[in-house]
Amino acid sequence: MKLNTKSRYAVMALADMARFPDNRPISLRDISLRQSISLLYLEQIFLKLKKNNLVKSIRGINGGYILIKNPKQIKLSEIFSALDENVKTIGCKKESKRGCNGRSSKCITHNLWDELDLHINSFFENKKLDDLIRN
Amino acid sequence: MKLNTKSRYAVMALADMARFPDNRPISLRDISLRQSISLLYLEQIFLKLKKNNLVKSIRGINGGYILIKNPKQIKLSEIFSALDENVKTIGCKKESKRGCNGRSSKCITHNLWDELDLHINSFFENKKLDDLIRN
DNA sequence: GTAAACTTGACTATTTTAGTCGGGTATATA
DNA sequence: TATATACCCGACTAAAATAGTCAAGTTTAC
Repeated sequence: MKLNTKSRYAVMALADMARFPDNRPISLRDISLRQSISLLYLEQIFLKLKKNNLVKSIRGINGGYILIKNPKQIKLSEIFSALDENVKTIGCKKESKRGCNGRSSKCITHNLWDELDLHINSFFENKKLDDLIRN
Repeated sequence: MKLNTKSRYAVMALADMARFPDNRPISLRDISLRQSISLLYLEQIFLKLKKNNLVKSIRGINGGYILIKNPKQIKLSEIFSALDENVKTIGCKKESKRGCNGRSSKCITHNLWDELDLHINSFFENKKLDDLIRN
């Protein structure tokens, strides 16, 4: 079980931004240098963050990205869903309306994974970006 | 984020066994048929479960596997560790004693992932095999 | 006008996953 | 004692996911 790097880097990059309360644009180049994340990869990540209204962009020289919301209000769950990270740990191999694993009924572990999902999602629902930067 | 099939099938197979309180050996063939899991794959899984003392085996005709402990005592965390499933969601890319990501200090998200680990592990520590079969 | 910085889709090497395969060994029962 | 059933075990592999890179832009401050 693990989260992919896109999600982890997204959190890392946004936390980096959150440390600067003035809302001047922050360039990906700076984030890249500070956090040791590939610039090209960050670009990919920020496109998604932008599409999902977590950041806005300023083009041109001295441009960069700005957090749209206050870090106190940004849930980690929002970040993950922006990156299509399925925080669903996984249900069953072939889950349909009828059942699991090609069967006609729910498998014996079905409820377990549902319960785990709730457990993990509530963690990410309650954790805000701001929580990461006060250490 | 997801658990691999080996772990999921292991839980499924052991839960299947736990439904039969008499301790007669249960063949992988039966589990395979009941749970729609490949027999060859189950063999791989059960070798690990055996090495880690979760089940014992009876060879020969009418043989099979028997749960060593009472399902009320078998934590899901034991099952995962038997399969070397790293329930560690992931720390940092390159984590060393000195820091993360090739840096000399811990990264900004380091504590977050540690905390998440604790959260998930406590879920699996508290969940017993027996909990799955009373629905 | 030009350099810094965002925009976008396509591409790719590597790793992981989810198994299969082949060739065993042990033992209950006929 | 033959044999079928079931466990044992390492090696292999196709397919998918991951973790990026690349190329070719566009926008705007200075």
